[in-house]
Amino acid sequence: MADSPRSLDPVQLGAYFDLIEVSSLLRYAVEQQLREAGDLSYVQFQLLARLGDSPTGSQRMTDLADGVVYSRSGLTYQAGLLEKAGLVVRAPSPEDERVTTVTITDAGRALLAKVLPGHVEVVRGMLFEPLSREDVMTLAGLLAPVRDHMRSTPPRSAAPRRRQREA
Amino acid sequence: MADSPRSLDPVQLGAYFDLIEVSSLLRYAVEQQLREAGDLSYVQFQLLARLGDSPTGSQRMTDLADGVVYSRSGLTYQAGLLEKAGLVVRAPSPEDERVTTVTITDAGRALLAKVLPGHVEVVRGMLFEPLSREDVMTLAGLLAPVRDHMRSTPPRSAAPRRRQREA
DNA sequence: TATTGTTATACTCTATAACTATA
DNA sequence: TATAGTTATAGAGTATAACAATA
Repeated sequence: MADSPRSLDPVQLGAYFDLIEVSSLLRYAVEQQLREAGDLSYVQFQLLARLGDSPTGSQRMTDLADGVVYSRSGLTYQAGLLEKAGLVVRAPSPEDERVTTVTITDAGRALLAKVLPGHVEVVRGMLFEPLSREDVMTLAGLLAPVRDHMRSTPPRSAAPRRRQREA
Repeated sequence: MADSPRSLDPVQLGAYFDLIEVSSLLRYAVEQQLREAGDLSYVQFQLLARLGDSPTGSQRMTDLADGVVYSRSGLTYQAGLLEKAGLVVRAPSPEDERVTTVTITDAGRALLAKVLPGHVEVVRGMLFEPLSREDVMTLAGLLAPVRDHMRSTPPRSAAPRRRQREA
């Protein structure tokens, strides 16, 4: 018990609730758009987007799992779906035969391109419409340090054995 | 090659990604804490918290479903679990027999009280630690209008069938 | 007829543990 | 032995549609 459980002040509480609500509603809307436009779940979209952003169009399974906060078996499952749909291919890495390299296909890129405009549309319409350009910069400036903080802080109470952190 | 709606600018993109990542990581951590401290999913916690906040400790099923972004059948399922665990009770409303009133029990309040300190702890440690008091006020000031905007736009029950297209 | 809620069902997703193979 | 990934499996959660009861 390092800290006494003082509660959150009203402003913090409001910010927390609004953050949860905003992200939930946004996520819900985006998921619906992705499902309709390309029959993709959000996770699948994230995986494709990550591969599409990669210069080579490829990534190792483990790196993908790290990026999306997934168990490896969960990633295997999703990668299997994407592969079955012809959106990615998997192949063992020549350098290290233990490693599986996932690569986005042309079909995968095409689907990404097909889905992206609607995706952007939803995000702009829901998230950015009520914000000025300056607001967005401010928001980005606030979220970035939080993101960095979260990334650097392992979950305190129960650290699931993800990857061992080199100390 | 459909009409390309202007893409998001880099600042918007960053804000969007960070929002998604921050809320995902926070949600993940909070869910773990709730599971460990009280064997509650986040949705179940939200339902209990809503009931606990209500002056009467009661709410109609539909109001609960609206507040939590759920289908009614999904809420029925969750309410069933909570009831089986003795955390809420359900009863038909005397005024309108169609309505089911859900009420938090003493055990429900007790569990809420047991779980809350750890919950607050996680939120503060992950979300608010890197933010000054002023930052939090700014963040709250930005999220509130977004939340209002999202609430006011076609929520979730409507939409799927029609595709919106800008002229 | 419209609304509230439940049920039946089918499916998606996720995690754990055991397993294979490479290093 | 340690690491990368897969498989088997089991469980939680969600949505859709059909349904019953009430308004």
